[in-house]
Amino acid sequence: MNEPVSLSLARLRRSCAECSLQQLCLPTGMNGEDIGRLDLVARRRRPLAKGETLFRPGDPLRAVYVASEGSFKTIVVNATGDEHVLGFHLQGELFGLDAIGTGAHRCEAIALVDARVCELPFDNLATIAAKLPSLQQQLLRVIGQSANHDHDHVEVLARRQANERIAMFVHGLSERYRRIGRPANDFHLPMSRDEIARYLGLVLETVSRGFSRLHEDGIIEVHGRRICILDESALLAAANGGDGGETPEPRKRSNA
Amino acid sequence: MNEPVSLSLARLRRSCAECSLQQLCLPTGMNGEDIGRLDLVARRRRPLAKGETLFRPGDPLRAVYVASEGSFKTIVVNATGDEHVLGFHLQGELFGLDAIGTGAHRCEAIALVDARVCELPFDNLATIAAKLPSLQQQLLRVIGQSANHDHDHVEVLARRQANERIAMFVHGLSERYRRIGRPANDFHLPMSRDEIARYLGLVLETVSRGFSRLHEDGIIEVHGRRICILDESALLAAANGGDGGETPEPRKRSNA
DNA sequence: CGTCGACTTGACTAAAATCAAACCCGGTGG
DNA sequence: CCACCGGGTTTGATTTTAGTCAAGTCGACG
Repeated sequence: MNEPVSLSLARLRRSCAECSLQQLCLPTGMNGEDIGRLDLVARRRRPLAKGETLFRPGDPLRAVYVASEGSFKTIVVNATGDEHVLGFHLQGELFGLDAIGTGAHRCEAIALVDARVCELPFDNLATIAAKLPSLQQQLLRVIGQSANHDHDHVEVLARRQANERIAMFVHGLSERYRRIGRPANDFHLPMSRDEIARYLGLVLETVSRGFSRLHEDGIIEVHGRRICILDESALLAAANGGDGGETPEPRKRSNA
Repeated sequence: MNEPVSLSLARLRRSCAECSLQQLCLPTGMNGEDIGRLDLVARRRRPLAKGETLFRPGDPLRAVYVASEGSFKTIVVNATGDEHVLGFHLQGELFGLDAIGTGAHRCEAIALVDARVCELPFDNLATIAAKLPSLQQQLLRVIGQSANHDHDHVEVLARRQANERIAMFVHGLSERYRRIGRPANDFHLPMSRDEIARYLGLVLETVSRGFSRLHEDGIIEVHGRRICILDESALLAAANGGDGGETPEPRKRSNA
């Protein structure tokens, strides 16, 4: 608590670099004093085994999380026991914001592989954000970005064909791997076909056929969960309806 | 500026009551001083004609809005000119939060009928929220609720059959009308079949058939955009797959 | 080497989109 | 007053898409 700010700062920078949460931990224009205060946000790492649950619906909002190692899925299970995947969270990505509205989580977060999270206790975060405009700004930005993701997800589910959804999914993952400094054209999927299907609103057979189709078309190489992207622009084209058949006269804006 | 707090307070209470934004303007436990500060959030009303645009993609985040009269839709138009409806915003409901992530709006907001909005300039809001924990709390809560709506929307689009989506939509609207003190079992839809379809990820014919089906089953009365709910519990049942055919063995949770 | 789970592939079916035609209703103008 | 638009809506017939059911195949691991 009484350590000099410089020390905290150095420690924070190191651990945040590992943790990849540049968005929140190392906001631009944050000065030493501010970072010193950020130190008050207790941070500890917790390991989880593959399949282990980090939080479940109804759990009170204690913290938001960053996948510091490994990856996670967030799911909702409806009354009929049917599971839907809301999102996948790769290394360095923030999740757990869903509880902000009600104070309790609405979905369940599960480790896809052996993993590790960095916790940011939310009450500390909120308290400090109140004193620290730049952090408040960052917090709102991060929340907003997560909402943007949801909007994109909605748009995909509402309008895109199965093969487009799959191409978009692969392309999107590729971009995210690039962002965290991993090979963007050769990676391993941390999730099953079934989980991809439940994320894209399809069934697993359709996802499998989609991958096969992309393979046949020479766009990607598939060996189980190992994906190599051979033709990035063709992938992007496929994601926008550019497969085999010609664009079938898109539905125009309503004029109600 | 130098008016006694009590006056501001009275004025605010009156205008907020009209505006129905209880969530943000009249948060529980806000004292007189706090409300006095809230007064600094400039608020003015703006009328819009049916079909008029309030903000469009790329517009900088200036304010968040409450539909103080009439209703709105928010849409995104993709590269092919295809329109998707992200949400409908009835009287008293807050919208425009989509710009928080990037500082610029990503969607377009259009008045469905002649309408009026209450603007809450965002920088003021953020500044004051920083000084006023209870408002910060409310702001986060409202944002979170909007994210929750998106999650629900995603789940509907991913998993529900056309008829279920339509029943859920009608039921959801009914609840929202109840909340704002309007008849919940007899109301007028402010949007066209086409707009409903674009919200639910269907085509207008499918929506029309869905309404007809609910009518045939004696669950609702339909005359164009006028809807009467005859059997609320049957509507809820239809929204959960309880129509004609028996539940076809729901897809269980993945065990990957 | 055999087993199990994840994945792929094929044949068939159900659901919703598409195409196309009528219908209803409020508004306009003869 | 009534005929005639025209948009939004309903309804029908047909096609397309993805889901379902059912075998297989592949690969990891004991």
